[in-house]
Amino acid sequence: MGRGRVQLRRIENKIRRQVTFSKRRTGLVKKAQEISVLCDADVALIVFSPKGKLFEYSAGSSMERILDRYERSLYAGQDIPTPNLDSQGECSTECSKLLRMIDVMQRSVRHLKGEEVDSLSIKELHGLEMQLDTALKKTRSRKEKELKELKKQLTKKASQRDDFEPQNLRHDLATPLCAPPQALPRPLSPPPPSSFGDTSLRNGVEEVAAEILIRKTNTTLPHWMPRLTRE
Amino acid sequence: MGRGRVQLRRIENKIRRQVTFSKRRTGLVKKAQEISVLCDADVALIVFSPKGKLFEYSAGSSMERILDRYERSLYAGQDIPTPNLDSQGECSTECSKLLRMIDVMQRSVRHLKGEEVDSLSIKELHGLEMQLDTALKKTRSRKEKELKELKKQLTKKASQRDDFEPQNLRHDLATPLCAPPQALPRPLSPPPPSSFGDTSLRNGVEEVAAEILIRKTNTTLPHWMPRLTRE
DNA sequence: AACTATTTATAAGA
DNA sequence: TTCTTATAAATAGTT
Repeated sequence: MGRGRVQLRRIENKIRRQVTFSKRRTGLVKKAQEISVLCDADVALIVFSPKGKLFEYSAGSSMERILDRYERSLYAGQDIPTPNLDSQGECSTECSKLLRMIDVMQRSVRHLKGEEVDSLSIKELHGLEMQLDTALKKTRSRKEKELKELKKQLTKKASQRDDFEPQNLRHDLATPLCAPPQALPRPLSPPPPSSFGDTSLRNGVEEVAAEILIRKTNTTLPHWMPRLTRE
Repeated sequence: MGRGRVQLRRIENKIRRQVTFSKRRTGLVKKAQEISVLCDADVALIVFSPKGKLFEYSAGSSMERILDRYERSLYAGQDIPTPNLDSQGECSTECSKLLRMIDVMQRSVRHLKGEEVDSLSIKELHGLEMQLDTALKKTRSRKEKELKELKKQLTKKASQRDDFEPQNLRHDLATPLCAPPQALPRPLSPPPPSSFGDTSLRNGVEEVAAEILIRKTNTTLPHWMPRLTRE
């Protein structure tokens, strides 16, 4: 877009490079703003000039928000970058990163729990609403499925009890029911210690299932949720 | 750069918006790469589509490095608190703890997003359901409130506009909201170099106000601020 | 910083 | 999504 065809390689002439940088930086920012406005996107642009000078631009949301969201996107996924814990110098750096990561994730969790929603914009609130709605649907769907399964098992066991000895039944049934005392999702790694409740088997299938569901559930922050004290 | 003059405002047609987003995103990345190569600059570009999908691009250095550098640049001249993780033995222990914590939190986040629910027991599913339901209610409630606020502002601004000059309105409205954090300030409306009047003032009040609200950012602690645990 | 000759990006259509 | 094409927009070299 100029009088000569552009060679895609570093401009050696210092002056020309500086001028081109200035012009193109302006153009880049304009493009960023345009896509943000036209397409309703959030854009963050960070540029360091060859001399090391910082230029930043953000559109749609503040830079801070976008970077925050970016980190969340990365961390919400699967992989935790495995820190190199060998060298001591890097260790504290790694720790800082991890702390930052935890911080970001905690904010995500709080929002997903409907906490601190006051700090969210309408746009974000809408996104969160969608997210929660989806999660709720999935969870309910899964629960339904589990309940159906449970009913089936109970019916089966009940008929067995009529025909055979009831003793073993108690154990078989209790196990899946009396899941961990914790309310919320629990990291799977250590299989939850199953405690035996006093659920009576004399109850009908429906009643048992109902009791399970009705039993008081703790909806506050699970005890295993890490809390970091801050200063 | 197309068959029609571009109107710098949100494309309402969903399909067209998506197509434009895709095309312009490609263009933006190309421009970013070009300035990086031609001018030897480091560039980081983060874009969230209206649907929330993340696109990232970096040139010159890795995204991580550029963001790190960005954070350090912001801090230039100030003291960055260093984690008190001096003692060598404790450091890697500390890191391990943090890693476990992150692991746990990741599971929480996934469950709160309705993922991996198959690994949950009925009881856990129920707890999760309650949790999500609560969060959803809170979020919706908050959104309602925000929307009500928005309406109020709209009405107010509308009457103001009727009473006073529209010119001032736009300025009054625009000033507090855009103000990109630092460099590269750009007026929201495209600077009309032509001598003709700008018809973009025909934008409805709603549009303007909505933009304000969407861009409104609340100031919180910078996400990159290291937070240290204390024991 | 302004000015243009050109190249480049892209909106609309297929 | 990808291609084509008419046109708008960006910009390299110049002043």
